[in-house]
Amino acid sequence: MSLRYTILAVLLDGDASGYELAKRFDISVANFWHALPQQLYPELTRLERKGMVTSTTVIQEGRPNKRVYSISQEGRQALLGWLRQPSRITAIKDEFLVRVYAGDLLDLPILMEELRRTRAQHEVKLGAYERLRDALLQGRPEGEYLRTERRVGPYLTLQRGIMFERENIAWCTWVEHVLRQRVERYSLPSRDKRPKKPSKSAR
Amino acid sequence: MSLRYTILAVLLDGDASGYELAKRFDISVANFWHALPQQLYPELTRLERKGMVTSTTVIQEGRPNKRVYSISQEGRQALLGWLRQPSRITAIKDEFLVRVYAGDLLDLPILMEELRRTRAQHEVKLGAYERLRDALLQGRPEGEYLRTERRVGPYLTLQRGIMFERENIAWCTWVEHVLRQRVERYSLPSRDKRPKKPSKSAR
DNA sequence: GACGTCATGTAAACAGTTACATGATTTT
DNA sequence: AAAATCATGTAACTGTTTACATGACGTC
Repeated sequence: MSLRYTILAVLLDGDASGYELAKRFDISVANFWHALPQQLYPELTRLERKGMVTSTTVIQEGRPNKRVYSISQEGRQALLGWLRQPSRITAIKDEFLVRVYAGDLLDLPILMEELRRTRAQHEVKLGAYERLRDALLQGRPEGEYLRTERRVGPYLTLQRGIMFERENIAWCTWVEHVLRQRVERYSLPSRDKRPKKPSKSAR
Repeated sequence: MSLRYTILAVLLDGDASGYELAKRFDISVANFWHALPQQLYPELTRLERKGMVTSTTVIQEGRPNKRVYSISQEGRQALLGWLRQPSRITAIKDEFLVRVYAGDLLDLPILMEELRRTRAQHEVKLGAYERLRDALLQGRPEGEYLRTERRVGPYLTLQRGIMFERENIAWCTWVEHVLRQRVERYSLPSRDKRPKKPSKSAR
């Protein structure tokens, strides 16, 4: 059900066609919601049948015509009604963590390589989110932005995404470190009976 | 498809009936995977048909008999094959963030109350994970545990869950703070007529 | 000539949630 | 007496992903 209201929420930022909405999903809410274009088209049709959005066909030259949707007053009311309801708590759902959980079975080089790959992907995402944040702030300091801007929802949620990606990177780095130390133990079997200094707990 | 392999991964920790597996899901992997008992039963049947697990019926007195599953050699091989494949990157998917995104529409007291409720739920989860970590460590310092323990996957992934819950709590606290400051601005309306710097231009 | 963008969809497969169904035993 | 635990499932519904389908225009 949330897809419906996420669409309405994204339409708050301005009218859009299905195609444009799909792209806007990838910037504004990519960070905590994801939807494929194939999901959006039928959902927009349903929303229009229910009167929550209205559409007009925009005739274009040199490219296909498009159907542009606006949130209606009923749509705003429906969104508000949904906003007032309590949310169910989130949890991570992550294949990669399943792999690390059982990873002691796995050849270490493969796991290490996957850690590097995963970390690199999160670094790319972090970079994208940080550029987005800079675009929102437009050089203003955060404190001022948060005090004066009319809508702060997009910034607040973007910040959650930034935190999440930073934590992913930090965790991958930590796990790489832990595993590297464990390999050293095995590949240099003798020569280290020395009790190492407490070693940092990376947090 | 990942549910299948998550089940196999959890069976690495020891044999279990469907019912026991469901409970074990809520402690060992709750942190990055979730499944209802109704999903487990048919999946276990499928896994047995494919030879990845074997089962024996355990007759009990004073309570219903149960069907206890073990991971088979084929199951281990299948799991290993899956482990070697690259993972797709995770993303948060969170209804509550959708609500905060559009939250500028919402009555502030409702949003604030939801923030408190959400934070409290994450605090409960964090507490549970931290107790679990203590149970794994059994008083040993982390560094020692990570150097000497045979399987570290469960600890490493648990740590990711702890980080996630801490970040959720920190984020809720921050948003509460930001919003409280914004209300103060509105509820003390006069006393600031000073023309602010140019402020926002076009997006 | 190949690839990417613009634009909208349908169909099938897969995954997850909610509701229904049963029934004995144990704990509060 | 009510609620929770033990134990296993089926059925219906909802949501998500993958594959298929079309076709013009612009860029490398």
